[in-house]
Amino acid sequence: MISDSTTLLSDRPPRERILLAAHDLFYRDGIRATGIDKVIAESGVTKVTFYRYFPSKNDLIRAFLAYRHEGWMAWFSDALQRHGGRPGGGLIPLVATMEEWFRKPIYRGCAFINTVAELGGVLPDVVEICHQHKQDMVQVIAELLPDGPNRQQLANAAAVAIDGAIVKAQLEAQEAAEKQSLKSLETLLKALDAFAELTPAAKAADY
Amino acid sequence: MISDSTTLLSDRPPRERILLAAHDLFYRDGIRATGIDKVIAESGVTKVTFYRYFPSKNDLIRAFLAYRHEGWMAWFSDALQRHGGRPGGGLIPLVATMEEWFRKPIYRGCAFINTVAELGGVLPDVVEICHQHKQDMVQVIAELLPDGPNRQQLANAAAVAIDGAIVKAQLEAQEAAEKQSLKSLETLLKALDAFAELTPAAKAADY
DNA sequence: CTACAAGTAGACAAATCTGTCTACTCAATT
DNA sequence: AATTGAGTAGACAGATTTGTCTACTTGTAG
Repeated sequence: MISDSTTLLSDRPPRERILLAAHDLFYRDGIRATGIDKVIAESGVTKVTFYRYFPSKNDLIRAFLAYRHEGWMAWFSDALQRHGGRPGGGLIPLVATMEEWFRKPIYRGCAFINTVAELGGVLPDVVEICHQHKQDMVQVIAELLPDGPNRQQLANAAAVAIDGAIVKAQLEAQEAAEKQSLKSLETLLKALDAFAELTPAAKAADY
Repeated sequence: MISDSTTLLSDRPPRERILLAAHDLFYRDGIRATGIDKVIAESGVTKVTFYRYFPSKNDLIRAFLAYRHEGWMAWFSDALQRHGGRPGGGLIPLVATMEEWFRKPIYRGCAFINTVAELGGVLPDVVEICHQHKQDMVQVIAELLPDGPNRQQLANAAAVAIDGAIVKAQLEAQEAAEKQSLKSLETLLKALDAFAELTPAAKAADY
């Protein structure tokens, strides 16, 4: 989902090594909990090199979010297809897609939600970046739904259900094989799919 | 929702003043972004007094979460009733309840979700505290639903929808009068209510 | 009146964090 | 062969953070 491991980490260009290290540390421990020095040590570059590419920590944070966005969206589209998602085919493949994510050993929720939670009150532009990320996610979801006047609205609702499930999965014990979050997500998406199958015109009046 | 303003802030016992100040700062700016010194300055006590009540910042964090839990749950139950929530009466009053919250000028999402996002990777016990908070929320929601074998499951799903809406509202521009998050939440809850009205036995088999 | 518990005011220590600076190495290009 | 750009290694500055310590004041209970 993030790194393609065709080359050794140590052979890669410094900027990428820094970004890789920052990604892992920021995602796992949080951004403020991660000092620049730790990123530098982990990526195996020196301070001069680091500050050549990222003049300040805030620059690194923004680059981290862009990097994560690209990687996650690519994984999301791919996983959705692998789990049977196709245009107009309904929302249910989202459940298996999320399950694949939630079960990763390093899962700790959505990096964007986490970043807004951590820095949104103090670094307001991350809120807009995160909002953009979520809107891109909604567009991918919308393609699963049949065309019609309430497609965007249903895609938005599905995205809300997914964000709720992401957060719930973050709270459930790592070991819990039976993730309640997935059951809840399935319930919500089935209910939405049932709505979408009604004649679009009839539903559009209400929602 | 949090403070009953019968007495002046400056007259209140030190522990409460500290907790009040910590709450406002932690919620608005984040926990790691808020230094102990700022809490001390804002609450108008001294370091000795502060450390008498809270031997470490982590103790303050835990106390903050307990304080927030109590205050928020009381507000939630009350607001739900004021907006027409009653036992078995359905989930729709949750929309107006959330709207009341989302429109508060100081709204910055759920303090528990935010805290887990910020500290969950480094202070694991906050994850359990947050999980407990959400389970208490689910119990309040469950009372809105008709009794039946799938009541807990539907209440869980409704809670997931709410958490998703909480996060989405956090990303939407403060000024946006038309909160998309509320429309999405309404769509999801109406779909769930439609499910709940079917004979419980018939639905229980599937979910 | 006195003893004590709890508060004020603020200096201080130790660690940590971001960011800068110097001095050196190495490889590629001209 | 000389120059230059990018990297290494690591000291250092300045701010900030958590937490401790000393010295003084005040209200209350015995």
